[in-house]
Amino acid sequence: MVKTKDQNLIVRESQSAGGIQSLDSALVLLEVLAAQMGLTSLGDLAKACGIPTTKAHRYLSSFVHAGLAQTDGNGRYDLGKGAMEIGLAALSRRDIVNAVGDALPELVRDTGITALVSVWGTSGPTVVRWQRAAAPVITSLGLGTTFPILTSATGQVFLAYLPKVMTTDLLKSELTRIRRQPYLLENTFPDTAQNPTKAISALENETRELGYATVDGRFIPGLVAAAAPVLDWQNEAELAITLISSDPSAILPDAMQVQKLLEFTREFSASRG
Amino acid sequence: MVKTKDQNLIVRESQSAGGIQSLDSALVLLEVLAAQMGLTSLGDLAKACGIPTTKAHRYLSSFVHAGLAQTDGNGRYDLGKGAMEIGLAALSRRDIVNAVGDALPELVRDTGITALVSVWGTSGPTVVRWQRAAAPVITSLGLGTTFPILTSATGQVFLAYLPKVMTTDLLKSELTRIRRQPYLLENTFPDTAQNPTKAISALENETRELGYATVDGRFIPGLVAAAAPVLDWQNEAELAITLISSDPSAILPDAMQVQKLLEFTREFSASRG
DNA sequence: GACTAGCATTTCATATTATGCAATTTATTT
DNA sequence: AAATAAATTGCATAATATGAAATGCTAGTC
Repeated sequence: MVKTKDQNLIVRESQSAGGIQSLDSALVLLEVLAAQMGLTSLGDLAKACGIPTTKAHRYLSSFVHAGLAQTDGNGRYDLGKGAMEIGLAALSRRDIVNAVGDALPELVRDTGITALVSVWGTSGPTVVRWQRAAAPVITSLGLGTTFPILTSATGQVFLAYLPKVMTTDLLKSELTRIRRQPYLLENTFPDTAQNPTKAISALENETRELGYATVDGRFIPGLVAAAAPVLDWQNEAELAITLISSDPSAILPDAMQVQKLLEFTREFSASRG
Repeated sequence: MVKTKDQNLIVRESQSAGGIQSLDSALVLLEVLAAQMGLTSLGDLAKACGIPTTKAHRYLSSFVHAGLAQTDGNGRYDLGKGAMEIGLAALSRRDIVNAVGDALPELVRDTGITALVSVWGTSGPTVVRWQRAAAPVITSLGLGTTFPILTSATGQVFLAYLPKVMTTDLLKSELTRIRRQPYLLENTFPDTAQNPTKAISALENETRELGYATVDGRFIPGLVAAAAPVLDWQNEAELAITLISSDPSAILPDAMQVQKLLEFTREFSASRG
C-alpha cells in the first residue's frame, strides 16, 4: 500500500471500497450535472467527468428514466424533478431545519418582518424555508433561490461561519464576476478590487464580531436584510436566518428586530453558552 | 386490515431503454431510501426493493461514498448531505412559472378552454401567463391584470392557500369596498355584510375541501371560472391556474375540464399526497 | 462472561452486462 | 443544400456485477 503525500487534497478515491464501479462513475456524473448552471450538452458532461460520451449517454438514460435528470428532447440535460424530491426528503430529515422552520412564524410575528431560512448548497446559500410578513412582497425570491456570497447578508454569514474549503470555489467565481461590475462593492469595501483577500477577511471578522451580517438596499434595491447563523457543535453555520425589510432602521445593531433575530438563532444553536 | 411489507415498492419499468441495469436497480434503491421515514436497516431496504441484501449493501457503499447516503456506523442507512445538495441544486434551477407556462398550451388543448397563470402580487392575484383557446372568449383580461380576492375564483384560491398575513390587508380594503355594493356577494354569501369573518372562513374551508374554487357569471357577466393552486411543499399557493369559459357546465365538480385542471396542478405541486 | 441469534459485510467463482469502437441518426452550421 | 458536428444505437469482447456461502459484528440472554 503506497502512502500518498497529498493527504490535504480533498479528492476522494475514484472507487469506493466494496462499492460498484459503474455506480461510482455514474454518481460522479450526477454530481457534475448538479454542479452545472443549467442545461448542459452530453459532450460537456462527458468531458467534465473524463468519460466517453457513449458511457455518459447511457448513464443519463438511466437517470432520466429514474426522474433524477431531464432532457429537453435534444441532447441537453438537466437535473429532474426526482432530484428535487430526494433532496427535499433529505432536507426534511434534518431536525434543525424542521425545528427552525416550525418556529419561524413566531419570529415573523415578533418582528413583523419577512424571514427566511437558508442552507449551504452546491451553488451557495439556498432558501429552504420562507415565511412572509404582511408588508412587502418580493416576487423574485422563492424557495430554492440562491444568494451571492459577498453581496447578500445571508452569504456573508456563511462566508464567516463556514470552513474556507467550502466557500472558496464559489467565492472565486463570484469575484471574477464582480470585477466586471466593481460598483457593486465599492461603497462598502472601497479596496475590494485592489486587495480582495484583505477586504474579504475584514468582512468576515466584522461578521463574526457582530454575530450577524447586514446589507443595505444595494443588492435588492429598496430592501435591507440582516442575517445570523445557527451554529452546530463545531461552531460552523448549519443554516442562516435572514430578515428582509424595506425599513433600514430595522437592521441597526440595537434594533428590536435584530435583537429578536439573535435571540432566535442563539436558541437553536448547539452551544447555548 | 394487514399492511403489506412492500408498500414502498417503486412501480415503473424496471429497465430503461438504452440505460444501465445496475444503475436502474441502484436508483430504485435510492428512491426507496428517500421514501423511508428515517434510519433504515439494510435488510428492510433490500426487501423493499426486492433485491438480495448483498446487492443492496454494495449499492449503499457507493451511495455513501458519493455522499448521497449516510450510515450510523452500524447497519442503518439514511439519505446523506449530498442528496440534499443535489436536490437544492435542482430546486434552484426550477422556475415554476416557466415550467407551468410551458405546459399551459397542453392544458388548453385538453380542455378547450382559455387558461391563465397568476401569482400573488402586491395588489392581489396577478396574471403572469395566459393561453387563449380556439373558441375565443371576449374579455379585457391580460398580463398584469389583478383579480379581486373574494369575487374571483383565482382570488379565492390564494385566500385559501396563502398565509393570512399576506391577504388580510387587501382583504380588508376589499371588504370596505364591497360594503358599498353588497349585491356583489349577497347571492353567494347572504350574511357577508353582517358577519364577514365567518362567511370568509367558510369560503376558505370550502375551497380547501374541494381543492379548487369557482365563480359563476356574476363577476364578469356571462363568464365562469375555475381556479386551482399549484402548491409548494409548505402547502402554500405558489401560483394559481384559472380556466375561463362561457359555458357554466365546464366548471361543475365532475366536469372533464375541472378534472384536467386538478390533474394539471397536482402534477406541478411539490408534494403529492 | 460466554452463548446464541440475527444481522451486516466480505469472499470468490461464474456468467451477466457494461464497455468502447464504429456505424447511424439527428441537429447545426456554411 | 451540403457539410460538419453531435447525439444515439449495435455489437463483440472483456471487464465486473452478481449471489451463495463464509465470515465478522452487535445485541440480547442465561
